[in-house]
Amino acid sequence: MVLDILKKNHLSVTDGRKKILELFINSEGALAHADIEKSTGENFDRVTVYRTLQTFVEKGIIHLIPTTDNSILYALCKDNCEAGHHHDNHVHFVCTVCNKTICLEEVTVPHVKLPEGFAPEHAQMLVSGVCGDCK
Amino acid sequence: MVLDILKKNHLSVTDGRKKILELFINSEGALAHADIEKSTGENFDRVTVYRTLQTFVEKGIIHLIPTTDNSILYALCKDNCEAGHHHDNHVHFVCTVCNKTICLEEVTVPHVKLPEGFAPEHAQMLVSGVCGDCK
DNA sequence: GTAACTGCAAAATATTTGCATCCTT
DNA sequence: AAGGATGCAAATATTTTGCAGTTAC
Repeated sequence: MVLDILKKNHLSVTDGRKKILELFINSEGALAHADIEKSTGENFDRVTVYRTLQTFVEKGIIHLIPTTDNSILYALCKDNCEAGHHHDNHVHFVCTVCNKTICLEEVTVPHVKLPEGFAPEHAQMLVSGVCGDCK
Repeated sequence: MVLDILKKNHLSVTDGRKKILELFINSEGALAHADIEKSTGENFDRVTVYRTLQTFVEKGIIHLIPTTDNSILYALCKDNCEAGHHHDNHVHFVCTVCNKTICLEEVTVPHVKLPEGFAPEHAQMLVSGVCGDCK
């Protein structure tokens, strides 16, 4: 699983990459840089985490989720990424109680009609509220 | 105009607040912290900019715009803010050419149907593409 | 006059870069 | 063996905090 993804993207298989990728696969929600640093323990250098995340984003293994605060969130999109081509056209949900952000892969972003002159290419949507677990 | 907004929100009228607020009113697009620091020249302390923006957000004079990179963008919503109550339920547009982000106040965020269990409260939408000026 | 705002200094935090070493292929 | 990845150190950037002085009301 982890190996497949790395190999498919022509990346060397290293402990750090395996561990971080597993973290994404096993995690329900999106992860911030800080989460990853914590979860991998003291095993990896902070810089390695930065570089690994950057690499994964470039390869399309994970994608960034827009947030309203100043945090950067990353999430792996199971279906899309395994297919190798990257299109995260799904809605993201932030729970205001548990504060988790998750990908709603089955909910696609609706189209909107823009004013004259605008040529839309991509749309993202972020819904906040209370998730099923927190109700 | 500027004075009205500040007074309406029970804020002391100071040079910094006036200047920063004017900047938002005269600007078409959203502004990042760095933009504001640049535009106000060397007149204001970096810390004052931070605190002013924070105050404006708390008062609902400006609102944060979600972004996919790590930047934080602020924008003033003319109609809503003058009315005093804050609801930025409009779509935001990022131009991939000029890199400006603007509020499409006339385009409201559509509703989406979420999976069982989710209780949505607020939705934001971010569309990227090419704006009218850049075509 | 008083409360609120600002500027400076400094601390805390976050991110980037260079380089030598180690690991994967 | 060669190229890429890592870890460390350090440079850079960003954000927060405390406090004294200043300004708005």
